[in-house]
Amino acid sequence: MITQSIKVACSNCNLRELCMPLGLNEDELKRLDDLVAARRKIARGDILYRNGEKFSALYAIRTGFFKTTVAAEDGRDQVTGFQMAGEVIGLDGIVSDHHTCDAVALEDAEVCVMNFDRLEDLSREINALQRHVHKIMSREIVRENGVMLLLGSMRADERLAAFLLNLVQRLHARGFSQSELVLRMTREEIGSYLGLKLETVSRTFSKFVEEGIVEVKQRHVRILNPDALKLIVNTQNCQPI
Amino acid sequence: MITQSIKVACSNCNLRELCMPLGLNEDELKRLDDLVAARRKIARGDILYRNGEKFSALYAIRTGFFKTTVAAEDGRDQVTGFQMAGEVIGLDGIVSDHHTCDAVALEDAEVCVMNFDRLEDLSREINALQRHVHKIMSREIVRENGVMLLLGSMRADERLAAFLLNLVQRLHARGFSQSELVLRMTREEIGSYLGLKLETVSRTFSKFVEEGIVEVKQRHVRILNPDALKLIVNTQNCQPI
DNA sequence: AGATCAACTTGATATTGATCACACATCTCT
DNA sequence: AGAGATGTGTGATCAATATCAAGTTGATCT
Repeated sequence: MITQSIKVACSNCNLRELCMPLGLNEDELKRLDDLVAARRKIARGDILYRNGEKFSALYAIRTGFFKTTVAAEDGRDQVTGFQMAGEVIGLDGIVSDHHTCDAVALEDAEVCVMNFDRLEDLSREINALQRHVHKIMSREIVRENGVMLLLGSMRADERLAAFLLNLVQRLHARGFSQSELVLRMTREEIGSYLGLKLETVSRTFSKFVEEGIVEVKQRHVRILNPDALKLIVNTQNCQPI
Repeated sequence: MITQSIKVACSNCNLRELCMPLGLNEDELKRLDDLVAARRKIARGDILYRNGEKFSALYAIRTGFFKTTVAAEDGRDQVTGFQMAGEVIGLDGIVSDHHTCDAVALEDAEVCVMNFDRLEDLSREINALQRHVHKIMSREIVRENGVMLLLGSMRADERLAAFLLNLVQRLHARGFSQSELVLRMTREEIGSYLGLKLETVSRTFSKFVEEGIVEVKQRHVRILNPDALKLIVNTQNCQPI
């Protein structure tokens, strides 16, 4: 485990508004800085934490891109999410004191390690932080509800359209283009997340290309017609009355 | 909204160990009693809270059985969970101050209304309560991870087997039989939860009956061979080496 | 008891996405 | 630059589940 002792403060981090509450005063910000005891670099392909490992901290992603996966007893696994800068991972470990999924870096990454005991201490003292922790967890619950809707009732093209829109929306919130993106994951990983096989993902991309909705060059995707994607997500199963 | 002002205390509730932390002292227990300001009865088919509604409280189920559903913009909806006595619902509302799913009583129910602001206040003072709230939310995240695995990579019979095992395990933890259960939901609701059509659920039940794994009389299910169900969940896709 | 309605079961057929197979592209390493 | 590994695209076929369509059971009401 490589940890950096060079302390970089939340108080002057440009991602603060993504992973930390707004409206803290001087004093509170200073105490927040102490929370992030260390940074940790994770090389592409390496694992930040894995299923069964003791839980001790949440991780705020500073740079890079992760996937989380859960495994069935028989070895199958399922991607449960893709996480990018400003997002907090590790929440699965709280309930049983052990992680229940793997977090794998899909590109070289750096995370802020937030010791959870200290986070609990601090959030008893800073109301905004307490509320923030609750919101982060609730947000994850709501996100997963959305994925359940996707997996339970959408067809392949709807799933992929929803996936692309979600990715590009999150990237845009971080200052990237709303029409261009570079996928950090393979077709197989996309498929796992969406409950599809990689061939189906590939075919669906090709279909979108044929229809002029997107341009795809390997992992580079340009969205030409976002409205078409939205239409695919929202109107697939609507019966004419 | 029917609320009962007859105060019934957590301190002598037989479900306390399910929805509240253990090991509280006398004083803490007394303060907990104040948290549950009211009980509320919900008749079968009625809605406890609905998508878009202002969030103000979490609900601990005292009696009865609920489903939660999320809706897509085009009207499709998806059951995201079935909840029973001792479980806490409403967590989805925290992030945006508004609920993002509907909670519907599948049988006459009674819930304890826990004002969330007061819960936050109290959990700043009682460490065990704070930890407990975190665990409840984390548990929900982990549960949803499991459902994602189910929806994304299991086949119809595996899904139904996993569903039955999960239900009966939770019922058993509440003192009910580990082999017999009464389903509170329709085949359609089961199907929605499992990402299947009601006909597929029905056929899969029939298949289990033929194989002697369960007995089914409408909503009454008796599990004759739980190991067979476990085997179905765990070994379906194992390739012979 | 009969009528009515909702939920359930089952059969026949259609469709979607999985599987299998293989060619091709890209990346990585030396 | 070349070789191997990894990832991607696409065709042919298959299997699982959806869809459509009755018929059946059970609950509720009068």
